[in-house]
Amino acid sequence: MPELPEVETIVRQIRSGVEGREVQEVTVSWPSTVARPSLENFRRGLVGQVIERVWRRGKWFIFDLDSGSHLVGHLRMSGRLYLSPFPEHPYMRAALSLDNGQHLVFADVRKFGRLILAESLEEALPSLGPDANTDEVDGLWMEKELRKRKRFLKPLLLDQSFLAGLGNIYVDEALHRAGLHPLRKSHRVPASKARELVSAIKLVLQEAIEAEGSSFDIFYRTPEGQPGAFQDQFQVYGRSGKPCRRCGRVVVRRVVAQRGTHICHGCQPAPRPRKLIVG
DNA sequence: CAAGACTCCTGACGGC
DNA sequence: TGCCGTCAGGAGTCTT
Repeated sequence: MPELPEVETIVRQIRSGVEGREVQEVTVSWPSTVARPSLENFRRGLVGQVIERVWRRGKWFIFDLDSGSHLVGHLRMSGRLYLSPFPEHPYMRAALSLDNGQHLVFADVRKFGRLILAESLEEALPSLGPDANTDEVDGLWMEKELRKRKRFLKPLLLDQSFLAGLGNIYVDEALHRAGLHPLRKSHRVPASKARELVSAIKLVLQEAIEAEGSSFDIFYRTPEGQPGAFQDQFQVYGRSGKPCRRCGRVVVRRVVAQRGTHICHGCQPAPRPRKLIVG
């Protein structure tokens, strides 16, 4: 599933072909891809607009339009976004035809991906947390924010209103590198470990961006159609039953918060169960 | 506030 | 060989 590094890779790749271009035509072949507004207003708000800037926040890609509105989108599980001379793809759900003859194709096998056109980012992405790959997120920030909540680390790090950009893969990888068990409670993580967690998150993200993302299954490809390379550097994700690359202990898979979760009990000691003290 | 259930979808995969 | 049931998974929404 595309996470922050995969979206970053896509944004970098399409940026030069999209910025400064005018949208001439909008094609939507799976209507529920457009979350809002109505299909009619979606088209009306896009045709004739110049795309001024392409960027991303968390896993969302964002196109700033000259009207001041924003086209934002999420690839979810199986979405792809790329430029093509043809507005065609077996799983194409929507496409923007540009004034340079190129078509920005949004393809998505599982149809979970979404596009939103909104007048402000606040309206498009309410309650999206800070991007995991910015300086705003540092050791102090993590220490403070973890202490505010009493949640398991895994679902908390997956929560995009807490921190934007991490998905199942990079949460497992970051927790492993920080030596933190997914079921540790956020408020019980010591300050030193909070700082280690931030370092681990940033390291994993930057390494993955350098490798142009991960291709853990058939879906994700770089914009040139090549698989990413970062999956070769996974320490625990998808390695259940295999030895941990750091300590050699067998990696275990269990379900945490409805997500397949990969844990090395050598590197990530289970939280000590709290005893109920009576009397 | 926290956390689980449910929903949307389809290809992959296991079983027979 | 081929059919069929089961499953994964991001995020919004609803329920406990």
